[in-house]
Amino acid sequence: MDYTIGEVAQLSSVSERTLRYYDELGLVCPKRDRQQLYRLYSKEDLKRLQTVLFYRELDFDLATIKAIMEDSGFSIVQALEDQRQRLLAKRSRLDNLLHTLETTIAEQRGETTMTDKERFEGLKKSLVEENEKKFGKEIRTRYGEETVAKSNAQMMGMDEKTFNEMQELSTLLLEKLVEAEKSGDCRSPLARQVAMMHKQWLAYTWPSYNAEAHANLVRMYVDDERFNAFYLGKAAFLRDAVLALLDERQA
Amino acid sequence: MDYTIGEVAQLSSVSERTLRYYDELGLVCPKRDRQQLYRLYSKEDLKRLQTVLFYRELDFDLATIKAIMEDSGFSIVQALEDQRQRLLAKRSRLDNLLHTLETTIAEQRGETTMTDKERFEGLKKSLVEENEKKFGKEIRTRYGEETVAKSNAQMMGMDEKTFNEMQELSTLLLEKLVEAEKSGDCRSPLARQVAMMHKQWLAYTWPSYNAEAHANLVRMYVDDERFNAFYLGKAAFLRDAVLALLDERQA
DNA sequence: TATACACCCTCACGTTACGTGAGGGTCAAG
DNA sequence: CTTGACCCTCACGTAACGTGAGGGTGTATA
Repeated sequence: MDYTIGEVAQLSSVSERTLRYYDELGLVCPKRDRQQLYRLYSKEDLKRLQTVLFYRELDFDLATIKAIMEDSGFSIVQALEDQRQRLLAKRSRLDNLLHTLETTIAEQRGETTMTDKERFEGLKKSLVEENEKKFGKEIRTRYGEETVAKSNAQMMGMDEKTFNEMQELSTLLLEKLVEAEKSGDCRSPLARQVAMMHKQWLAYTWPSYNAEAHANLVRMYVDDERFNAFYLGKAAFLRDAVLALLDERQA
Repeated sequence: MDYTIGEVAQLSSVSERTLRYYDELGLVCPKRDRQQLYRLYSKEDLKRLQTVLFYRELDFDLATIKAIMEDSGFSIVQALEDQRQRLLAKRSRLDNLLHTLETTIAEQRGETTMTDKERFEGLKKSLVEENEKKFGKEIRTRYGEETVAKSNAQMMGMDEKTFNEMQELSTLLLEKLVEAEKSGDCRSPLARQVAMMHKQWLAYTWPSYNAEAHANLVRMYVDDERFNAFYLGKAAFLRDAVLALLDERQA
């Protein structure tokens, strides 16, 4: 039993305009009535729409949602589990935000004080959310959803201390990269150190290390201007340093 | 001790572009360094920014946030309490959404079944959110934040049964309105019935009834095309019917 | 003194995800 | 036949920024 677009809009509270837009984007594509060209949505279309809406609720952009759902390894069950973890994380963040708000109320009553930093606790996006926003779609097309989901799950479980360590390592890595690149020698001891630091950095988010994935990753950095920018325009040098390290490991 | 825009951006994780945009909009307006024209944010500016960010987190559009904070009755304490209620409601909705998602996972495992309607439970915006999105700014400029906040609090606490009754009354009211307007007599028994139904409808969301507010409300409907559209282009008739009822009450 | 760097300024084009008509077609009921 | 319900495509507009382009001030260093 199929539904017309108006019926689906009513059922789901998604506007007709939005449903047409999702059709146009290839997100949820109903078949068409032969005569009038009306869109006719099946049960499967409704399930697919639900998945889209869950991802939308989690602030994924539509291009990324599309990439996820087109991944060769995509399965509804896995998506649902992924979404569940994210919703739990979102709930956690909301609790944190409530805490900040309640502290602010107490501050107004003169019952406590807040630092300027504490004032914005919970109002920031998490690292995972920032990454998804910047790089989500491209990473998925290269590595597939399964790897990304596992990586994100690991990051979501990260405590503040580990997170800070990771940030510090990242900062130091960038400093060393700039320094090592000056020599132009991707096999120098400093360059080697940079490559090893990069590997260590990956350990924070990868479930397990894989040399081939590492090599592919640094190659991707060179191809994508945003990653190159993150590595201060020195993605090519980082690639060479990492590849040199990996060659050495295999020799 | 003042902060530069870069420092605030770092502290709050709000981009410099966003901070400049909020200055331009009149949301958070720092003083300027006399020489360089740098923006200098005070402690009070930070508090104000926090309030903006809480409202943003609650999906308020910036124009509405501005209207709220410019209201003559605005106070930070009240805003924080309002925001707290909303965050709790948002958390509730998130729980509801989690439940839907977990039911969907169980469905996938063949452990349960879902209706097409249930599939979208928790993914819809609440009545309050819809109202804020459509009418929030204008209502505030007319009635002040206090009245609106109380009305919204009442709606947020409304259970599904009451909500459905309210919807049914609304539907019936519109039908009767169309019918009564055909006679052109705003003092007919049917017109009177419509006016009383409208009053009853208001009782669902108003903490207490006030004839003057009712009169002002129906006058506003005529002035604002969106409300007029909601009342099927018959806002003027509704106004006259309500004013007739209120005259009769005072006679 | 000149240069480089850090940080800030304004201006303006572009993006995403729709909202809102304009103009038009099909089908069923009166 | 007319009207109303529902759907179609097309296209302009909106909100909230993101992303440079182009430029100025102050400080540290060679």
